[in-house]
Amino acid sequence: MPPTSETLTAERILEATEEVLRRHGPAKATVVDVARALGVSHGSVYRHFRTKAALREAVTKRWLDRTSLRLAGIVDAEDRDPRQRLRDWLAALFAAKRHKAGDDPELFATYTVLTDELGGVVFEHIADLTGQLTRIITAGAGSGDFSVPDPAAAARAVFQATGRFHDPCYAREWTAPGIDEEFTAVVDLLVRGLSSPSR
Amino acid sequence: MPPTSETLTAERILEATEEVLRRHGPAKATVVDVARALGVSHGSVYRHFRTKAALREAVTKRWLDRTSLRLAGIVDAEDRDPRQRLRDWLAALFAAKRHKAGDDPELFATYTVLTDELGGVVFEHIADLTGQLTRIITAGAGSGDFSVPDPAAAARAVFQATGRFHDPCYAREWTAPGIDEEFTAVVDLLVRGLSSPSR
DNA sequence: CAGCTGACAGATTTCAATATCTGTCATTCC
DNA sequence: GGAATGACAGATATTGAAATCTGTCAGCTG
Repeated sequence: MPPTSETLTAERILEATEEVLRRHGPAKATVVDVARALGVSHGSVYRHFRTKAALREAVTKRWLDRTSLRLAGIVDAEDRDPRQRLRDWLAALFAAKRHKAGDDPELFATYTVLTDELGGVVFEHIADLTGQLTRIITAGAGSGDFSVPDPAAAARAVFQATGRFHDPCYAREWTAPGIDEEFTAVVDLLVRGLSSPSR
Repeated sequence: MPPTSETLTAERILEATEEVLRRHGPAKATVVDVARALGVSHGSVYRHFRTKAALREAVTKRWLDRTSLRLAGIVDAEDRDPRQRLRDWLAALFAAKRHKAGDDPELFATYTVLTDELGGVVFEHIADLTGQLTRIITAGAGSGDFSVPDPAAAARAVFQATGRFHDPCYAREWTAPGIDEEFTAVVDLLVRGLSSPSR
């Protein structure tokens, strides 16, 4: 909180921004506040981020990327069979989102507001995640575990069909009793669909 | 719009309420406005609906029930095979929601606001719809088209997995290009999952 | 001279005064 | 006497004046 007299970097600004967001919510996350938290004038922040929107975008991207990175590990665990890898990946996605929503609901709500201001960043994040899914499904198609003509299309379908377990608009239902059974039921159905041998 | 001097009934109040909502949106839908539209004093409205919330609830229920009713026809079309009936039903649900959202976006937005104020009414509506789905899936299980141990659980899974195509929180994506292909991909996957013979 | 500052114009947000609404009920009307 | 009214108290929403914020830039500072 004291104006650490290191040089002002984009990274330090992003850290301060996240801290301000955590404390005050999305409405109060003004550029002036961020500058105040860093002990600099707001003009300096504009040297690193052209607009307030760019700053919000960068901090949101950082937040989303942390999730992508966690999941990337599962994609490459090539010792497990693709069916199990798919289940693991989806379960990890659900767990990650649920944690973010549960541990710091304020910050999660904040980012939920930010994400639906910022179409582009979210679009890329989803493309990233469905890309990971595509790799798992392609592996399964190669090994004969899955029978799908178009792994990328299948990946999008799986991602969309599990939206209830990762889309922020359902966050308030993630603590409902029975949600884990619902998750398992949906995933089972999808895995069976992907595995089904007949065309 | 003149104060039709018929007696004041709950039904007439609901009609007027929907009209006011359509014209002014959810914020401006005051009891006073509804009364004004009917040419009566607002005290009279309170004779039929104990609170403003009860009025909003009743008008919302009416709106949701119109959708349920349309779909009920498909459930009982027992001449078609269950797989096709399931596809038809899901397509009809998507079409119905998409129409409501597209034809009168104002009114749809209004009801979207109302529905997430009113948990209970929506819960019942969803129970009604998954009930219809359960009947189709049960029929399919009986005929051997579907292999599911618990049709009701499968119905909930199918309903949740298709949320992207009926949940209002996705309404803005219903006009995106490629949405029909996405719908077909998800439904195909689910139908294959339900049909899969292995355990 | 590269990085920072702070004053500024125009846009946005806050806040308190004002107006409107909700829900009740004693009274009026047919 | 059953249905409707309209005045009322407390809660909620609207409004516009004042405060704050965004984004720029000429000038300071090291």
